[in-house]
Amino acid sequence: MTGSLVPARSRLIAHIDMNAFFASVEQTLHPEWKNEPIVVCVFSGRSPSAGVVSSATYDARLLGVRAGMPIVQAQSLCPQAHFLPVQHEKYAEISEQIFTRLYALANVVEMASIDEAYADVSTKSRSLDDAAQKLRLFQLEIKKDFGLGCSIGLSCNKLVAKIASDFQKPNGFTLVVRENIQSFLDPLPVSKLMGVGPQTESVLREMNIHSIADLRVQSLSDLIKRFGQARGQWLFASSRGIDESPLQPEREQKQHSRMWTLVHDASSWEEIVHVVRTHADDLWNETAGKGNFFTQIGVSGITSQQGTFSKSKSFTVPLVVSEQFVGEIESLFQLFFENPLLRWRRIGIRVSGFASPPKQKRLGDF
DNA sequence: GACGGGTTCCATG
DNA sequence: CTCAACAATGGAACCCGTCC
Repeated sequence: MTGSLVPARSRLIAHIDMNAFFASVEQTLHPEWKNEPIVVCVFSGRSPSAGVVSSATYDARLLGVRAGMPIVQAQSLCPQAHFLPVQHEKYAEISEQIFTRLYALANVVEMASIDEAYADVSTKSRSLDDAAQKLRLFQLEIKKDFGLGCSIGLSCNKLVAKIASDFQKPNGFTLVVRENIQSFLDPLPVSKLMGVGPQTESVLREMNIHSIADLRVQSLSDLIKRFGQARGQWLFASSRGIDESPLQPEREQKQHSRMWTLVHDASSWEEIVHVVRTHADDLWNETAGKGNFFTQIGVSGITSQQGTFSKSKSFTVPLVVSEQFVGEIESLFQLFFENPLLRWRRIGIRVSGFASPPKQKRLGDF
């Protein structure tokens, strides 16, 4: 019998973070460059070196190369590096192989992104030590079998496990038991909390809040006043290492989009009509074309001045005709050119509100 | 008020 | 004289109109 007086056993949650994932995968694909810096890039196509860095090996990082940095800048910091284009499909395949192995240690696994996963190892380990030992073994096996390093954090919730995996990199293993959570978090900068980005950090800085300890002494009402109900409560709990959020093993995709950089900035519809139709067709084939019908569509764009703009539209019934979809996308894009002075640099298409296929008979049934 | 639609902003990698 | 992705996704604030 389970008595209600017995507290639920606390969870054991691991966060596994692949180190310099894309660049490391490329290194395994090019063994001849084993000890040479590699920078994985998203080339925009505007000019041979236009685009940004997606991932870089640690030796390139030591020279200052960072994700999001213009490729030309990375080239000047680390001219000896190999600059390779991203191969998303390959990384996804390897990611899948690696994280599938977690099921040997965990009953629930959440792939948080292509290079990160959470694993609930509570039920498949006899003790904390047992869990830690199995995870270290996992880390060694990934290195042996894939030639890839990862850092692991182990604690009792996702929030702390994630910060722990980041604590020692690369190839780190950080265990934070319940009693140590507060002393572990307190000295860290607030930016270590997932969800605190540059904007939130600067607002907190104005409030003279730098460390998680600084955040923890704030009252709940002050935080809600400053950040709103949801974020205020979240910041309050996070500063205490409180996070009851469950792992989400099968997150279904809620939207599908595509954004691309125009080879030349555009200020008229005629300049983009062709490429828009191509991408709209592709997006249709990836969604509705495979039976995933949707009721919402949207377009977005970024101007040469980095200004953003978006337009969207909802339908009461899913779109079933690709020509109608493309037509609707086109009319949304027309709105971009009402101001002829704006020059569009990047544009994108989004579909969402996925629904089950409509019950009507197909034309071919008649 | 609740709810839905739409837009923008922020965050992550 | 110059750069800034996306084979991107998701959450939330906020504004506004409608309905009850």
